[in-house]
Amino acid sequence: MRKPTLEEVAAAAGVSKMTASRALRGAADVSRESVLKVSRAAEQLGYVGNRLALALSSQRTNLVSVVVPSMSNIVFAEVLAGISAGLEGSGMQAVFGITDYDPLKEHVVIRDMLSWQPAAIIVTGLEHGEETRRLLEQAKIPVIEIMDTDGYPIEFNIGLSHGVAGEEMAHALLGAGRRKFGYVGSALDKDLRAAKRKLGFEKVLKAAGLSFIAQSIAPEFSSAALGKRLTLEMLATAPEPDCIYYSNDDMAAGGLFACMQKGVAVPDQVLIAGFNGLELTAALPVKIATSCSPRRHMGEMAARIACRALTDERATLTRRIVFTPEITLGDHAMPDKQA
Amino acid sequence: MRKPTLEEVAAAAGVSKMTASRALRGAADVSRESVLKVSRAAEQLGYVGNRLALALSSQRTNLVSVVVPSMSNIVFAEVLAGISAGLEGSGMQAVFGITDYDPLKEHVVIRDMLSWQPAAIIVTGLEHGEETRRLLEQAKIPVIEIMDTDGYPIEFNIGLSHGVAGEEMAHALLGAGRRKFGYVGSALDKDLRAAKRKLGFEKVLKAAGLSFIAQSIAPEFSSAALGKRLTLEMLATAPEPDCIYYSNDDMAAGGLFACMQKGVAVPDQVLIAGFNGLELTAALPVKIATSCSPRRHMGEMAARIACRALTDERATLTRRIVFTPEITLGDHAMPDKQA
DNA sequence: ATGAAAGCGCTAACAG
DNA sequence: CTGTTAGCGCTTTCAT
Repeated sequence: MRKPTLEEVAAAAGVSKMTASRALRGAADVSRESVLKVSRAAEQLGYVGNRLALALSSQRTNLVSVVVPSMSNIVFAEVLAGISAGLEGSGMQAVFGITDYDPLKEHVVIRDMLSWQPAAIIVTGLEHGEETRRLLEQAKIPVIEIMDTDGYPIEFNIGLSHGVAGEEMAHALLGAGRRKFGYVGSALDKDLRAAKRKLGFEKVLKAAGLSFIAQSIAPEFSSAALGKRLTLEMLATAPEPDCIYYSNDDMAAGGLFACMQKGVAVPDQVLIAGFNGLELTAALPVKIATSCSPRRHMGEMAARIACRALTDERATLTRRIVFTPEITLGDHAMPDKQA
Repeated sequence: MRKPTLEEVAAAAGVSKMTASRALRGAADVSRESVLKVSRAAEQLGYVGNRLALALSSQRTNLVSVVVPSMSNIVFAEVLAGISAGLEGSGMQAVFGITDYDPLKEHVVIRDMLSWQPAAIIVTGLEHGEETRRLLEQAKIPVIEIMDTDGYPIEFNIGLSHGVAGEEMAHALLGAGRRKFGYVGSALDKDLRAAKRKLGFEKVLKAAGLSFIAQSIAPEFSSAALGKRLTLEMLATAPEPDCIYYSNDDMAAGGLFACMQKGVAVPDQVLIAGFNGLELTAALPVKIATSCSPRRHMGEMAARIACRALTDERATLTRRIVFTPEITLGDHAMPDKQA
């Protein structure tokens, strides 16, 4: 026995397919009686509508495709949670795809997503292969690029400038009196946004006649364990920096643990700065410096734009929203008061 | 101009719809020439197949629905990453839904997922509403319940016994010489697995003639910040425990930070134990005790079972896989050597 | 190796 | 308020 179809529900209720369809969708022009008969029949048969047929027939889906580079990074999970929450109540459904930071995989994933005829698509970052970009342009649905604003968006763009984030952090740290900067990062060839932050940071250092006196960069993905390892390495070899800029908070937290273990005073001896403003940083024994990225909020906003682009005039919506990450020096603000 | 259909590609290539269909799917019985003409036409028109039509027509999808309670918890993100990886190369596509630990939402989410006619469904935990359970049973697709094995599965079940995990941890901590136990947890009404661990733990304490001498439980979801706050509260009020069992590693990490801040020696004065074996714990200044849950692996395995249940004889597959979480006392193992 | 016909389960657009 | 007629874009099945 197959799964019951609308036709079978209709038959059981003694009405036509159309009446059943209308009744189940809560259409206005259906008699109370029909609604009752139909919903009872549906209930009784355990009827679950077939969205494939619905979508094909009505030529529209409630799908919002979301493409992110990774899932093992809490940051993207939070963005997804934001999108999911932002879609709540709209009747839209998020569908997620993961690229593993691989442009080729991104192409395949986006193609696969588009084949489901989503109503809108949200992708991470502004860098896509040429063909991938064409795919998105030709899809004729709202395209929302999130997280980054340093580049040329296809249509809608919500994020922050990582170049500027790096610059501002450099300014703040210089303002806090630091001069001997180290850099600890990972997978910069894949994490383009981390690379942009580093570039912005270096730009400001250069303008101040400075540059990183030590760098430790690994090809693996970021993690507290990696940040700890690289920091231990850096601390073991002269010259010792008075401030280390990390590719993100995971790495920075590891750096903090490394310092604690080596008896290096934080922030007196070494100031530690990350990026994201992870929830974890609020709990650390020493509050490190960080720029808070509104990642959940970005997700919610992207979701909202996706919905609005389908109802309101898509052309009148703001096409670019740039967040300014708030910098906090945490406990590090105290030793050398600034401003 | 709408998006090109197979028919248009076929026309452009000068063949019939069917030949085009076969050519694009790489069927055997198509002439080299046709394949060439069709693929060129498809390329040129920017053709992207319509999976809705494909699925409706062929009566099958490549969808594997996945339902998890939360996304802001790294644990589930890792499970999803595992599922995604496990599906890689199978042609299957994961679709994620989030329940926010709400049984009503779970029902809606599962219903929505099923309406897309997935080939299989993976859900978290064994506790579902009666109607939800019926929905899953009547779906006639492989149902895989993950994370937990303490209960009655619908079909396939992959996970670990959280009750036993709690018991084992209690044994280990007793073995390490601890006697004055505190408990710090959160959202136990929602996180049923954490509640099961606590029950298991308490059972063993009771058998040893003990019980928690202090408990601090908050309704919010777990986080390092919360673990820190609750621990500070607990440390501020007598009696002081010599060991605190946390609902998970996030909370435990916060507990460690609280101790560090208060100058409480860990583990000499207070031993800290969590659950999950998060990557973070490897980097902490002091390695806390924890049970390592193979969450990514569970995801991969669930994905593999989903695939196999579609190809092999579904009835012959192992229906239950129980992982044994490995307990590590970390740096805490040293002070009182055991076994 | 290719094509024609039928139909997947549903809704849009018209009738009544 | 209800029903009928046509598809949506693809694959399946059966011819050729």
